[in-house]
Amino acid sequence: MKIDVDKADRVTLADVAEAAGVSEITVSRVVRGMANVSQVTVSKVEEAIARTGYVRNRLAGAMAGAVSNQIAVILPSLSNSVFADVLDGLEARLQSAGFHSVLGISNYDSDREAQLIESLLGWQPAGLVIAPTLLSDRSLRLLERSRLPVVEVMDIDHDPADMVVGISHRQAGKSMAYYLIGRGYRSFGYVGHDIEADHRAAIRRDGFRAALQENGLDFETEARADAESSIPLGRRLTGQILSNGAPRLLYFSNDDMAMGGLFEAMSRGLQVPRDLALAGFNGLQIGQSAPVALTTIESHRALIGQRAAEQLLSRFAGAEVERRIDVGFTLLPGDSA
Amino acid sequence: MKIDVDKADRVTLADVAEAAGVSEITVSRVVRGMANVSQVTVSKVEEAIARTGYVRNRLAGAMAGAVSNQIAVILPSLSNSVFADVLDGLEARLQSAGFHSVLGISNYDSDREAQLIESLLGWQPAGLVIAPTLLSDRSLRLLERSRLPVVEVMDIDHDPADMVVGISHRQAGKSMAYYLIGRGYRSFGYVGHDIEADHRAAIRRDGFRAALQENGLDFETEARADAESSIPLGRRLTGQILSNGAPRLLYFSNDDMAMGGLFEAMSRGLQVPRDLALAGFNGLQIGQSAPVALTTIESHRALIGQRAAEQLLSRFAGAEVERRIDVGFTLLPGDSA
DNA sequence: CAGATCTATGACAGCGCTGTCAAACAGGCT
DNA sequence: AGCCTGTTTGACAGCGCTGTCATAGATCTG
Repeated sequence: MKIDVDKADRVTLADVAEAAGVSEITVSRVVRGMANVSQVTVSKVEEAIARTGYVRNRLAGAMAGAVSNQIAVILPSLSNSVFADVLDGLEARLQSAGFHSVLGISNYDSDREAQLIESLLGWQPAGLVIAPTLLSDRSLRLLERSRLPVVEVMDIDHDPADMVVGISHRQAGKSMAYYLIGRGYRSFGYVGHDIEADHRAAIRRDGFRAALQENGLDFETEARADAESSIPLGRRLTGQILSNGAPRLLYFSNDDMAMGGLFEAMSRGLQVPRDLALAGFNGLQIGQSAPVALTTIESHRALIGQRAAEQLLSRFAGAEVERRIDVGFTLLPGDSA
Repeated sequence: MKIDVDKADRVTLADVAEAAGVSEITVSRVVRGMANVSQVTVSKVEEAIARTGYVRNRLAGAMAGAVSNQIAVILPSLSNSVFADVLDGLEARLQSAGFHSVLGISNYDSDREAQLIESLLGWQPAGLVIAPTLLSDRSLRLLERSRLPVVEVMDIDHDPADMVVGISHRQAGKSMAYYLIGRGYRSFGYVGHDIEADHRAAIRRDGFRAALQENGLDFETEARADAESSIPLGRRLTGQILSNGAPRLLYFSNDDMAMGGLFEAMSRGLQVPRDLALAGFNGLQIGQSAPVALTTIESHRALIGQRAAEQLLSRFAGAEVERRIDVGFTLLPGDSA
């Protein structure tokens, strides 16, 4: 028996239909697992699919009116493990529901972000998840007009265009400050990375500072650099501060930076927290496994991804959903402060 | 002047064409930035696009024959920063060339991997990048029939279906062993994570061991667990080994594990490398910034991603490309061994 | 057993775009 | 003027699929 696979090489529904002796639409129904096809026909078609090596063309499917199963995802960076975690959680839920993510990385650049939105929208995705850097007006208009379910993730300190899943970074900053003040600390310094680009870090810092000021305190020193957060940067800036007589406690823009601080302290033979206390943010594994466990705040990142996925999925299912989801954070006391 | 945006809400080429008083195909040419359109017409069309809020539908475009600008990417995991780094490098190159990646995460499961391949192929991507767990025969046949440029990434210790970019993990293992033997070490132990799932870690271990055996040596102890690599796991297993009289040097399946080892040693007040020497693999930032810099091998991961992207891009450009690209690795001497 | 109700299948149009080919026109040259 | 070349524009078909509506049997009901 000759199988027609050669001539144009691309096997279409029509080819399978012919091979199975049924109509295209019937094959389409089988492929999509629809109920109203007889068992006999299903087997015939499945056999024909196997025989011809048919691969579903989702492009055509999506065009013909069925919705796409693609979700556009826009993140500022992947080298920061925080976003990789969010993506991981997101993917896990999406995949199990049969969706794929189409990825865009904005590099904390809001023009890039706008471009990505437009470009990804062109694929007619079913939904969009974004960890926004700064949503331009143009982007917002595009999103609105697209009528797409949109989930902003990470911080819920602003009004979302549609839905938002994350935590309040302002509260996270304040909580840490309250905790530390409660522990008796009165002398604080701040060590941060590029806070212009990473506005969530800025919000944490503002929250922390607000809590200090409520208690008549303030940062005594700050060390900042216009670079992405990293362990070496944390180390370098901590070194700078230590050279000029350090405050009692250093609050870091995140755990990467704080690990740098911890390493610098250890290298100088300082006892943490006796000689210098440290606090970070994120609850990265590394900080919790360190010889001196980092005092920090766990920001349930994978959970944020999962909940974002779930928001989309229930929206697709036609359910009414909450616009703002606070997944909450957990203060990890650690031993560094 | 009334603008037709309301009725079906979705603005199409036809709408723009009408608004600009030209034909659809002319608008299409402007949108795609083709040369053969007069300057006057271009401005008219651009104005109409702005006015109507047109967003290009790439689905339809890809269907109508122009190729897709999507690249399917399949990785085993994202919680492992190694793959996030590869993806980061890949995305950077792809984005600047106007491509997007569609992501699939296989979780080191080869059935899942096969499913993902088929499913992503359905989007008619222009190319595929995969860090394979185990390419099934069915997957290989699918890939072959699709005639898609395929880049396997990470290890080049096998014959690729099409192209491969990475390093020889066997050589990486051997190189580290040679280096350590050269430094005078003669007593070795191995600490590893789930080596069944992560075959690249297994190859490194085999390479390391082969080099030991060439010198009449072997691992004196091994500690392994069937879990993903992590700092806590490295810590736990190192703890186990140390309780039973440790060898002089521990070779870890990767830097995460090795950092766990380093932390455990520090917690026990051991001097590294005097009391215990450690070596890892990957060259993660964390290891290099630690108080005792980790002796390890830098596996240029972002570069692997970039080169993979470049392979695809030159293939698209019709160029003849090498099937196997070895990006090489760099031994980082560190202070831990 | 006529009529009502399901179930299984198919015909047809069209999603929004681009490749192909053809036409209209401007200018250059003899 | 007549022919040629190059530029700019458009008509048309069709990519592969699915939504809609129609139809042919099969099954049920009183």
